[in-house]
Amino acid sequence: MKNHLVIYNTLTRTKEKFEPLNEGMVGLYVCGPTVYSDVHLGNCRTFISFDLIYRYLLHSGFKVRYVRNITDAGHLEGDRDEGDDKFEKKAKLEQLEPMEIVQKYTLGFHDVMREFNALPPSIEPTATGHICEQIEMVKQIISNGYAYEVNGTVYFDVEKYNKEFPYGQLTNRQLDDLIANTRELSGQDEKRGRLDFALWIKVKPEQIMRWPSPWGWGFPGWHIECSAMSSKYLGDTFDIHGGGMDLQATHHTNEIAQSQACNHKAPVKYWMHTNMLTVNGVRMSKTAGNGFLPGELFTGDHPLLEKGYSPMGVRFFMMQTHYRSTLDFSNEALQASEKGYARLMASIKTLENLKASARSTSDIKEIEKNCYDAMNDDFNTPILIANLFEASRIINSVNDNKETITGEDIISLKKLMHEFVFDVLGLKTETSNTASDKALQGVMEIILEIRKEIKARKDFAASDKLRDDLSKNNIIIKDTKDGSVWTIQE
RNA sequence: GGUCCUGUGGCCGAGUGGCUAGGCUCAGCUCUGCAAAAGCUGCUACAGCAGUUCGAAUCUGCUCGGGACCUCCA
Repeated sequence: MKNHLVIYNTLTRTKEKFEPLNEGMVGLYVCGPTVYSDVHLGNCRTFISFDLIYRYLLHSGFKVRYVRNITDAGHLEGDRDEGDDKFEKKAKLEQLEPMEIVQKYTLGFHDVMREFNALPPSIEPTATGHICEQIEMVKQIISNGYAYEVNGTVYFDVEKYNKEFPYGQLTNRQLDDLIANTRELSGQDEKRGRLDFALWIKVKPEQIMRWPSPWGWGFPGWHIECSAMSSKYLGDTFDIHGGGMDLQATHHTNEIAQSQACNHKAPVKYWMHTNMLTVNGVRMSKTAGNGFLPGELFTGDHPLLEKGYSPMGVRFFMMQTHYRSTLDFSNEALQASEKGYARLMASIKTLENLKASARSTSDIKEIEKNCYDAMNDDFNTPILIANLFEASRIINSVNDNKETITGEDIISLKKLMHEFVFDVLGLKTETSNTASDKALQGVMEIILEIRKEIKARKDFAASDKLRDDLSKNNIIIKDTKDGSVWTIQE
């Protein structure tokens, strides 16, 4: 059940049987956010997808070291290897120190991840905390002959590298095609080749974020951090490297080149890429300006949003689409999955009080097998969820005395639902045990008892008024055969 | 322009050769004082054209549409 995991590997463009380099252990690296602004929902999708993958690997019994970096230096705007540093620019804008920008948006990112119930990674290294490692790596690449220095900036020599290794491997492209489609070098350009990229960049005089290096004061290029940190914590070759699809062509391609040039080893066995989140068919991105922030999503305070959506509803919405498919955002779709999610969670509650019978009319083992088959097939959460809804249907039918189930199967079902819904999909119920909640519970019991008496007298006008009044305060009463129940409407 | 992906019912979204995806919506029924919930039933789709095959949403070709990357972006 646990040993048939198949993963789609971008490198080979096929689904491959997952066999970790070290039995029972998995090294997982995911490119984290660049913390110069708030994360938008599209960013979140990637991290939520890998949270699911992390969770399922853990559930499958692997010991996982999950490294997700924080990029807090080295990202430039505009033209490649030129332009302003994003952190410095934002710092000027907000009248803060660059590291204040880093701190502010790192904390914001963590808050959002917590809202989405994403597990923290095992290690969350920062680029600025690993300048030495990056410098060492650049030195090694130079001494291996794949990089050159010009006026305090170090460039990676792509054409030379490509003579020995397939540079465009990850996107299935030939170097000639890549060169043909890249802008020409400008007259002042220091680079030898059009595709050459910076490993280390000389600072401008006004720049605050700077570090000493053998090539003078500067800062690392934006690809080298991931290579340096992944090899430091996971080794020169590790199991899974993930990130958004938009990183595939440039960032990840260059990561492979850097690591290969430095260590003479392919850095990653399985490359995994999550697809983009779109809004009305167009990719959500910072530059397109069609994104909204998680906070806006939760409150509904954005022109694109009809209402607020709970973090768990959004997480469930994302889980209903496979991670390699584009996910198109719309209010309608989000509201649809919100309802489905509520129904699924309601059935889990119902499961707690299910009555056992001598025999089962449904095959719980079969559902369990289907759930594992779905997840083992490249983390197919839509199919998993379809099966969970089947389980949910069974629970409700048993509750309605239309089907029966044995005590043993109830236990299996509870285990199944808990493990897949809470542990793997990472959903959670918003239950709390504060004093006021307990008091509310007590009060509601009293109210329901009073209403029961009113109903017994057939004073339906009074009982309906009570129900309506409670409803105005977001407390929903449902009269079932076995008495009344109440829920708080979110 | 180059490289690649994609087009599924009212909406979202799985599925890569034959077997019910699933969710939401809508309609009817059961239950019910009413409402809600829950269950059952129905709406049974694969852009178009041609081909391969006993059989195609699934493979091949063409046509049309949508998107991504090639410049920073998860």
